[in-house]
Amino acid sequence: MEQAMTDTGWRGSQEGWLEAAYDSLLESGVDSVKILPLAKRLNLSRTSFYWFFKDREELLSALVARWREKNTGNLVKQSEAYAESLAEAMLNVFDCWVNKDLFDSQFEFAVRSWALQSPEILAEVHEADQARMEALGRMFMRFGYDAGPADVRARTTYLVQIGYISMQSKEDLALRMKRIPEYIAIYTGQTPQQRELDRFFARHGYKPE
Amino acid sequence: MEQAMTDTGWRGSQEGWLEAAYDSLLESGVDSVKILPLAKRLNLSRTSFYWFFKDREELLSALVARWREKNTGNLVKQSEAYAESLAEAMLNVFDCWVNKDLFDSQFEFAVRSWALQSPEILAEVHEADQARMEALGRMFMRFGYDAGPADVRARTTYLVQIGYISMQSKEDLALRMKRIPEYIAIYTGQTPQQRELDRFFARHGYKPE
DNA sequence: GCGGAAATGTACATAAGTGTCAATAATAAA
DNA sequence: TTTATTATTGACACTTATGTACATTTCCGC
Repeated sequence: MEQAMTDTGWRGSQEGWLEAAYDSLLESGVDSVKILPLAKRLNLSRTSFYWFFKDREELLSALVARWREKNTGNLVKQSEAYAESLAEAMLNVFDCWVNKDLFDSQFEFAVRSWALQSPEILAEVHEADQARMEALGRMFMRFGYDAGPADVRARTTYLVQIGYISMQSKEDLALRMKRIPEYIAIYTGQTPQQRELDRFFARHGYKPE
Repeated sequence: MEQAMTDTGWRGSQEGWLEAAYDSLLESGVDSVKILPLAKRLNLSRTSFYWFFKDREELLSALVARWREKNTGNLVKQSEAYAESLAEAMLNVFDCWVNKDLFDSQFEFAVRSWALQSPEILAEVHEADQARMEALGRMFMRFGYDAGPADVRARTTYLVQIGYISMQSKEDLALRMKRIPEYIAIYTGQTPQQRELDRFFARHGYKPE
């Protein structure tokens, strides 16, 4: 019978090991995702791991699957959301950059770094980049850009964010929000309406001075 | 006595180990920079390493020093180079993105990934980002931008490139060159003169169709 | 050719990781 | 309470890495 066994009473679980692996990946990269250290962190015997996963490889695959399912999907969805102007459409995309539920930047960076040492992961990352930039390109075209310029603007939009992630900087929301109108102006070539900005700020719980 | 001992006749050397470490770092990240594998690659006994370096740490430090000295210096220099227009100035900066002697993208990415697992390296990377973006900001201000917009445009310019590096894509020169006029337009808000582009293409041995 | 510095190699001690197996404990279901 | 399933563990065998001590080779100047 199919049952919702969320709390089994057992100490470990597939989810538990995966979560620990995720934490370790984000903190220190793939090479730190080792069974022995994870076991210590979980206060479990190392060998207990093998009950839930065939081996380390399987754990890593689960990790990529998690990334694949989260980051790309939301970005594509946001780029397709309803908007009256290009500036508003761009602000929908910007939701991803300020909301962790929509896009996990640290996860993103960790996976991209992982790609350095694994051709399989590199291929995954390339696929993701492709899909995301194409979605952004379609957004620009929806608002009248030709394929060429739309592509370059999509790249700019996307690459700035990937670059920002790659800086691993921990700036506060206020500072980042202050730059947003400028970014919108550069990317779209048009100034955003005040009410569009207000709507954006409001849904992220930010009150400009 | 100080002597120029480039070729000692010995098989190994400080430079040799460093070069192997560099190759390994670029191919597979810091964690692959291990003495045993490097020794195999160099066909040398593992322990011979300890003649040239105190330990692995010292080798890694040498690697960072190399990065620090190369990438930031040239970027700052290019951003300060003489130019009649902002577009021309930007093309000077673009020299870095197409010329490996001026900026080593793979090295850059490898070091940034390394920063994920080392606070010291992270600090180095942050310093570099700061210095580079400030230099670009000064460039925009030289051509009339106010501090605020200059900063955002400097960030855009820089972050797109860091993002591009992070994509690890291997596109050919022709494709990248084709996008350049568009990028210049977005970053600077002005269309580059044909002669400026021609000069740029020429110095990189590229003939547009 | 000889002695010493420069470079290399062999042997040893240690640490951290992997995965298998058989024994055992904890829980849910009967 | 018994039983089957699910989870946990320690012991074992193996691999890859680190760094030290000491012996050995190689080259260069004298």
